[in-house]
Amino acid sequence: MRWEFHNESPIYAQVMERVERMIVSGALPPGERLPSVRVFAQEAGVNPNTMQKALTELERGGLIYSQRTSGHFVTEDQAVIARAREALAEMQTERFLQSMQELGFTSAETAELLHRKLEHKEEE
Amino acid sequence: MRWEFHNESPIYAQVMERVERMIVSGALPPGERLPSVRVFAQEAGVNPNTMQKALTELERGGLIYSQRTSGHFVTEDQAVIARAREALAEMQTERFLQSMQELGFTSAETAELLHRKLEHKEEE
Amino acid sequence: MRWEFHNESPIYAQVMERVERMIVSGALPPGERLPSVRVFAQEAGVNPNTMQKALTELERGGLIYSQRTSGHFVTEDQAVIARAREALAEMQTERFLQSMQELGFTSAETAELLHRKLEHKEEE
Amino acid sequence: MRWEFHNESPIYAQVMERVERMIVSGALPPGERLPSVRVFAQEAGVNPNTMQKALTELERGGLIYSQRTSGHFVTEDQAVIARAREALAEMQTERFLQSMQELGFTSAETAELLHRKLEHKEEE
DNA sequence: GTGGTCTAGACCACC
DNA sequence: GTGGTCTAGACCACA
Repeated sequence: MRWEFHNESPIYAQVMERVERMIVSGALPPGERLPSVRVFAQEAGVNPNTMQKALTELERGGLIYSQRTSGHFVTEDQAVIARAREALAEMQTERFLQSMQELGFTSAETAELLHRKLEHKEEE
Repeated sequence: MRWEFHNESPIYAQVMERVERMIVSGALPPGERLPSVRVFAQEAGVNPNTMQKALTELERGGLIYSQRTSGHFVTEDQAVIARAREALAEMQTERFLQSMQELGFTSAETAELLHRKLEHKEEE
Repeated sequence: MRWEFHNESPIYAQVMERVERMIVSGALPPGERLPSVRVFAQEAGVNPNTMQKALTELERGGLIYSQRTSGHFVTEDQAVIARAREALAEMQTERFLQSMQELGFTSAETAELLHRKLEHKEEE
Repeated sequence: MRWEFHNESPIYAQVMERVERMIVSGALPPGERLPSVRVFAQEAGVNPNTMQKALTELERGGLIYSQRTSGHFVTEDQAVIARAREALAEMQTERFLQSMQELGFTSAETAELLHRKLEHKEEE
């Protein structure tokens, strides 16, 4: 299953975000070994260089670490993961607010709609 | 400028949503004439039949109307447009809540984060 | 404009009915000269022999008469035309009852629906 | 057995009406599985896409429903079928009145002729 | 096998 | 030119 990409940001950044989500959501648990760059790249349908760049960037952020001979691993530092989770949450919240603004919704209207949805969910 | 499509829903449905957004956001104002099916299809990078299907569906929903020899036009009925705007807003709110849930955020946490963002925005 | 035919009855009979309707409805007034067989056949998109047979049959019924050298003419006998009109009316009434019966409507239901329609029309 | 079509309305609409009649008349009973799109199209002598469009439209009207992998089925909702039956009956009643009007029959004359036919039928 | 979607290419009526 | 319809042929997911 090749991954899907859009043209608005570089593919390596999209790969980064996707791997980050896998880690943050627990699909890739702390300490887990990632597939080799070559294999991972093929799964994603990207060039190995692209995957390499994405992983290097993630390593710089501390979410993963690499061991020269045995591959890349998810960090065991829960605080780092938690921080990434917060960052992702903030990002998609901003995207959401942005998209609501494009529909002409003010902040107040957006908040009001969200609360209505939440109440509705509680009823279920 | 070919449009971007993903594989999760049929292209004609994505075209519909995109045109709907253009109308709801005011990029295509009420009464405005759309590009001809053939031209519009080429802009979007889809087959004219696919564009035709999308426009026919939008027409059924009342958001646009067609005149045999002169083209497709955005409805002048503001109420219809307002209803579409609400529907889109609800949809993306649900998507947002869904994506937050995938990060492990509860409804309360999501609401709290959103309010923090909104306050932050007011300060700007 | 070639005429349309179905396969349930011979084409000459369908041509007959069509010409009969033109006469009865006044599109071809009493005494009017019909187009020549050749021309009429071409208009209808049928073989001249077929048109010839249709006209011969109509002549037998008295609706038209032929003059050796100058062609076919609509009868001037209003009584004959009136009789043809009655016959056509009976035929299509029977067809109508038949089609209602195929939908499972009894005679009473059909009559009731027809009256409702007629009242509805008077209101207009 | 290819079906017959005229040029006054799109083929898909004529296919729709024909299938509707089969359902309403009971030739296709509630819950019955229709032939597959491809087979049905071949029976009717139309392109599979045309048949697909006709069935999609009928589905929208609720007269049939489709199951992705197993085919199209007549609805089990008798009320929907009854409503379609009424609509068809009204349509052909209007056609009948129209055709009588073209022969110069007034509403009263039409009603009178119909009653004569009905009485005649009862005698049989 | 099933429905559904997509593309390509053609034709039509209307103005 | 416009929308609309039709055909032919292909591909996909699903079970």
